[in-house]
Amino acid sequence: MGTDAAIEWVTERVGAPGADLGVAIRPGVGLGIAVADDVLPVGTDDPASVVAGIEAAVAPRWVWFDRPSGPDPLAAAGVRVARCWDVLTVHRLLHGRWRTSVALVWARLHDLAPDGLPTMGQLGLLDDHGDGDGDPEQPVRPDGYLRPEWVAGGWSATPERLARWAALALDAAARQRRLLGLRPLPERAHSTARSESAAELLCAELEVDGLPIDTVEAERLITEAAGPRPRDETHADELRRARDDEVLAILGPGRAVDLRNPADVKAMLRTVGLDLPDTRAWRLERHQDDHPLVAALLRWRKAERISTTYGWRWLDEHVHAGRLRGEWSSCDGAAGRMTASAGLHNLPAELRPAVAAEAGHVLVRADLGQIEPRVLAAVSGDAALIAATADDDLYQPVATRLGVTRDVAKVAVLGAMYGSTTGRSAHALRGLEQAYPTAMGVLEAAARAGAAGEDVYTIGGRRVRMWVDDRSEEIEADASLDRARSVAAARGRFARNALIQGAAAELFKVWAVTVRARAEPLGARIVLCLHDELLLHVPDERAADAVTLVGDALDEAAYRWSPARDVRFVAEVTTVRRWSEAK
DNA sequence: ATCGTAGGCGCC
DNA sequence: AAAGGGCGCCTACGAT
Repeated sequence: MGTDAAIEWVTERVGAPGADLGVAIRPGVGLGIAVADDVLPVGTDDPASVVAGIEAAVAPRWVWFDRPSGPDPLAAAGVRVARCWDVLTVHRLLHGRWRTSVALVWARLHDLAPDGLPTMGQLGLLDDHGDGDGDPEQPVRPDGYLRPEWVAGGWSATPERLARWAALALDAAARQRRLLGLRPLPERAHSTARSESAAELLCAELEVDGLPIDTVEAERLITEAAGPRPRDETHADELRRARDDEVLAILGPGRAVDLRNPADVKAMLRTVGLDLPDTRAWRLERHQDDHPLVAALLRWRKAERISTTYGWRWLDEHVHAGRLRGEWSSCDGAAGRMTASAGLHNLPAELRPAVAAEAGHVLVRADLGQIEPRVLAAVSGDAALIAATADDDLYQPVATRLGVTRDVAKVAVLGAMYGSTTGRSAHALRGLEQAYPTAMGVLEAAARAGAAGEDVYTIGGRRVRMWVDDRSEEIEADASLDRARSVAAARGRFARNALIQGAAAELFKVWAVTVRARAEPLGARIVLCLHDELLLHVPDERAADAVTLVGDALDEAAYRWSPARDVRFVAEVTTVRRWSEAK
């Protein structure tokens, strides 16, 4: 079966763009395609080109179980499909938590007990071979579970298996659609499933493309912060000791303190008259003037952070040919924010000048302004807070309404969303409850549910699980009422925040995937997603177009996502050569 | 030896 | 201003 024949086969069966098309891909083997009750195995060395052809012809919604680990074959081949349905991603939306598997998802969709999941057995010899298991060429066992040998990789052994696997993904997606229509999920959960799936496409591309890095500048900055590149292990030890000695010298000779051991550091601080509950930086900062040791320790920590986490090893491991690459996930296991490894989400400010556009390109940086309070206005529908979003600076009208300064208003609003209970914001919180009862009521209700151990749902329908694990049950059963209260309070804060953080993540992803789609014709690529910030790598001559596009995409995303029509979202968009130039 | 946890800190 | 929610990643340490 050649590429053209496969395209024709699909075109005959797929009518409208966006219609479901099951697919399973294995480079070197081929791909399997599934439409309703029909499957097509395609043996080919180059499955990506078949996908590209079908995409151009009918633009289906590609349905698959998950994204393979490692470089995504489509993204690596430069095939940018528009739509997909990622079964594992939708599962995470429906059930919360991150850890899952194709076998588990299948079992749950078929009402099979998760703890009855069959295992491969050692070397696959013990299980999965008896006659009771049925035909080994069929992916589903007579008892309804997926065949472990298939789950472990057998699904991609032949084009025929790929085709059967694609049919299963199609079936799983149909079952998920039914679940998405059930209470307590909102109607918009269907569209959340689609945007969250599209975010997986973006993640695959972010992994393959990487973030452009000026390696020379990166080396200069690392040298500045952590010293020269060590020649060998011995040299590295010397440099380490030299760093330590700058702090230890202040203590005087003969004092052996392990600066990497917090208990040791605590004891060291006690000898100079500082008895602190812990040695965290924000606590130490208050005592900078009490003893020169404190300032030296803080300086040491900063240098140590760069050299251990973002130093030479980090550079060698994650930056290749001018690109920083890490693994991307479209959602975490909590409220659903994107995650990234390799320092992509926590690169220290000092190193950000190294993030630079390549020759002939610029970076377009777009930052959502005050996203969380605006999202709170949207999800609660609080008319007064919605009115405040009309202002470029939302905190200003809030401050006026409460009769407090802008700073106090900001702390109070953030405190309400994070569950802060003490300090100056506590008083202003009363004012917020008076002025914005609907918004505060929504947060309060979430906190109560969370404290009681009940799951909550984001506006987009993501289930946020409250962790009621063995340990917290143990603590609750414990006689210590204080501990039980503090666990409940922590759950309350988590739920309160997850409602906002999760909703903001949903809006952000709708924005990001909209930009992804619209930016393609410009030759522009998203190279970084950072919770409320997008970084695009854009050919020089399309910079102005990209700036316009990003703003328009936010309006489009807000329209599609926002449950309240009048909430205003704003983005600051700048064109720069280096990431650090913005702001 | 290998694993999970805690303290710590980078970013949002 | 206070020290809250999330993540990844480092080290040391205690359990297995």
